[in-house]
Amino acid sequence: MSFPVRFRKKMTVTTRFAPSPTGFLHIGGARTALFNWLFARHHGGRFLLRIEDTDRQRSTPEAVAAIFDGLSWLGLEADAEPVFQSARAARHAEVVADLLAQGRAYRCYASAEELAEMRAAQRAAGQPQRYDGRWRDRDPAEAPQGVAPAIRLKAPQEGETVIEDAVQGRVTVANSQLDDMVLLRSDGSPTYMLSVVVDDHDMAISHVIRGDDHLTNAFRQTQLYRALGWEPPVFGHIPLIHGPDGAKLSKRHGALGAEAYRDMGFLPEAMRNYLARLGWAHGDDEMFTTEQAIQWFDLPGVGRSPARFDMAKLTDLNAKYLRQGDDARLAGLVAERLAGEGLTVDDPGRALLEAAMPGLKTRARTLVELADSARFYLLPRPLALDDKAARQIEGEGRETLAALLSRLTDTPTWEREALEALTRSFAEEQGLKLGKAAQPLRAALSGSTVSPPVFEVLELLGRAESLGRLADALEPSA
RNA sequence: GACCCCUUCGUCUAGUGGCCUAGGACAUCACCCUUUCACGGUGAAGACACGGGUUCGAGUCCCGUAGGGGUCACCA
Repeated sequence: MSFPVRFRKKMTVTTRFAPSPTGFLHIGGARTALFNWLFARHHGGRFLLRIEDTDRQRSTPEAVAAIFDGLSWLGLEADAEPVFQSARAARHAEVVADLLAQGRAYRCYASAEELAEMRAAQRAAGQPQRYDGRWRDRDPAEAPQGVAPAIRLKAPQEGETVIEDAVQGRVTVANSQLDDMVLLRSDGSPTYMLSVVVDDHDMAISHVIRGDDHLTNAFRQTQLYRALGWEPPVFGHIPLIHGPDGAKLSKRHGALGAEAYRDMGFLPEAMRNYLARLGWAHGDDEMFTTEQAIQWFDLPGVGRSPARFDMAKLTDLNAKYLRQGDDARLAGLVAERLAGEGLTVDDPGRALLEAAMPGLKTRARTLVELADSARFYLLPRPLALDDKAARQIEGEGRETLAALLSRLTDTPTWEREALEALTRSFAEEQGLKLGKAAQPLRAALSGSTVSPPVFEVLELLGRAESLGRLADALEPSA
């Protein structure tokens, strides 16, 4: 399972995304996955997935499913079946047995209470809290009876550990700052520190790109790699994403699952573009295709400072993607949403949506807004008018509308330019500004004072439906 | 507290010693376009955290200060 260093170095770039399935795929994780995916694609390498489910208590199948869903929505497919870390416990233990045999690890019989006392004493003395190595050189013969030991790494105590981080640069820490970490718990289960190292090695991961909350872990992991005689991967610790207030992302602002963004009406390509620009830049380019991102993405372009998640910018980007989106696809997505709220869209309805899309998509920033603004096209008569719209059809507006209705009824051509010309000349002879005629029309047709251009609406709705809606609006009871 | 990292407009960022009287994007404001709302167009306001160095010259290099973040488990 392990490869000699000289061979591994020649192997292609391999990255991985390794979430622990304790919740949804949050936005920070999504960006980490994106960066790993882009990096692998850029270098013609492989992108793998590993589920770190060694915490049996907190890991759930639902979370695993949510993570897979989120990744596939974002289009970040892995190049191989995901690895489940929990299935590899035997291999992890085997590695530790070797370490033990070589004297690079040792058994520690200290109890949890004992360690807690030790830390309390250190804290009281104002000393840094770390394992004091009490079993490091102790004679195993002194081991207490009937106590299962944890296995700790015999880490170097002098010198320093250096990481040449592809994002952070060279980072150095004195070995005296690090203690002897636990590799195997007293129940024989592997710790995270051990598992990542063994799995990354066995999966031939060449580049570990992850949040910089793991930077300090990288020192310990490097020590483990050395003890094992393995070459560490290249690390790239990317800065975390913060909420709008500069604090760690919390549930209140951005730490929602990918599916929450989907529900809010964001397009996956907009999400990908936005996430890519968070902490990474290619000059002044703001909007780019995934192909361009793959071509341009590399670690030197990643910044070192944390970025804040900005809904407004995401929303704006999404609006731009909506505007250039394919009409048939958008019509489909809108139909899906409308169906979700009980408004079934038949084939003619779908065609109407698609035809109306150019006029609708420029007025929406999310699919939610798009669906909201499209709904009136499909609603059955009589339409309910909102308050502002109803006011357009009172008094003067009502008279104007009635007069206009008879003109419309008589017109031979039902086509937007002709309808506009008709309405313009009508307004002119009545001595009205065009808006005075257009607004009541819009209100009756759409039930609102805001809509795509009225003459476009008139044309798309068709003669019968339009005339019907106008008549409905003039009903005294309405 | 210890260790590590970070610091350019409100936000995301460009910037790798002279091209910077610091550029773009989002947000904000104004105007134009206009049948509503948008789109679009034009313009405005808005930043190199602070203090010392190094250098002919510093946003760019070094040191310090301040602020922010991360990590300090037999969690991952």
